Amino acid sequence: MSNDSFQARILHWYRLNGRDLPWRHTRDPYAIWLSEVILQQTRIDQGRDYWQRFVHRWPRVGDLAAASEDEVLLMWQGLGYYSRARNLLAAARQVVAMGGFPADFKGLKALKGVGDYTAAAIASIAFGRPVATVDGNVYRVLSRHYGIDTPIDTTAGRKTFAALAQSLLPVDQAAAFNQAMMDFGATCCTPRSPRCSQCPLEDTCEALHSHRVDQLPAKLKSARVTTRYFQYVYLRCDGCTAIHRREAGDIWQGLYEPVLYESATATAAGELRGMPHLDIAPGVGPVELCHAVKHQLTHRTIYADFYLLATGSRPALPPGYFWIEERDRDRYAMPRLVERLLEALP
DNA sequence: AACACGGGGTC
DNA sequence: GACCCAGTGTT
Repeated sequence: MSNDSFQARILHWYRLNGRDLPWRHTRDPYAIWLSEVILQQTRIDQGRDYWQRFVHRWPRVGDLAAASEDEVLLMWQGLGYYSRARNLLAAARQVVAMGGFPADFKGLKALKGVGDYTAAAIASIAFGRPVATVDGNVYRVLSRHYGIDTPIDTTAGRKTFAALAQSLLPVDQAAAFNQAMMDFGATCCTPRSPRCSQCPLEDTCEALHSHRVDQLPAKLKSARVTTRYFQYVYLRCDGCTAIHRREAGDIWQGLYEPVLYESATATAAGELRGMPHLDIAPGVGPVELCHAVKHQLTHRTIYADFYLLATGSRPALPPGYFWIEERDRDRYAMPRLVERLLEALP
């Protein structure tokens, strides 16, 4: 049995194995906040370049606050969970209105898109406040090391692990400890195939001793996947095409896409529904099926058919749609699915 | 408490 | 195919 405390061993491990990440070279709360929001439910490898582009394009919070929502969404394109981008802009404007970043947990949590985790991360890393972060890594490390099988997706679980993390936090090394826990969970105490044989906490790990490593952390419910059927019609008329901005209350709010028809059931390839709404004159041109894809999201499967309709004159558009030059398509943030479909365009 | 919200990596 | 990722907001 080691004589060193859990905290001492985690911190020691971190000094030797901590990751060198670009946002760790600054104490600027703006840069740190940006990294934390980008990394919500997002792997570092996926988010790193986005962070670089954001700080380069908008070096200070005031620069971001002056941007438009379309600009921010365009920069966010491809990252997913687009409410983060909209809340990011709203929070930047909150910060400017307040005259700077709040320096404590409570003030930070009042910012749009900043919840318990992100508020604790910024408070500790940028301001040295003694607040423990609890993310997916922390749940995993603590549930295993202390052999706690309370499901993490329950109120009781969240409360238990938050209290435990807080009780372990060395108040004068909050930033290092929080980041150590996350790095340790991400690279040693991994979800599958953890590196237990090289683990500095092996001798005190409850889960290892009771052979429950692969059962922890416990979770109650698995996400259920539902299916949707999309049919996109890409209009082409004299170098222009028609798109619209997706509204609130559904996936991809604020992003743009071509004319969309959705069906509740599967459609046979080439069986385009919804054309009557487009009010196309007979014989204006052949509708060509360009592409059909299955787009898999975490809790959604989308089957999408992509049609090209070239016309000599502009048909009337459904409400909300407008014409743009085809060459200006990349000025509009679009879902990955749509980007993929557009690549199949002749 | 339950659900919605993306996209990509890994085994 | 299942699970997970530096989670948050709404109902």
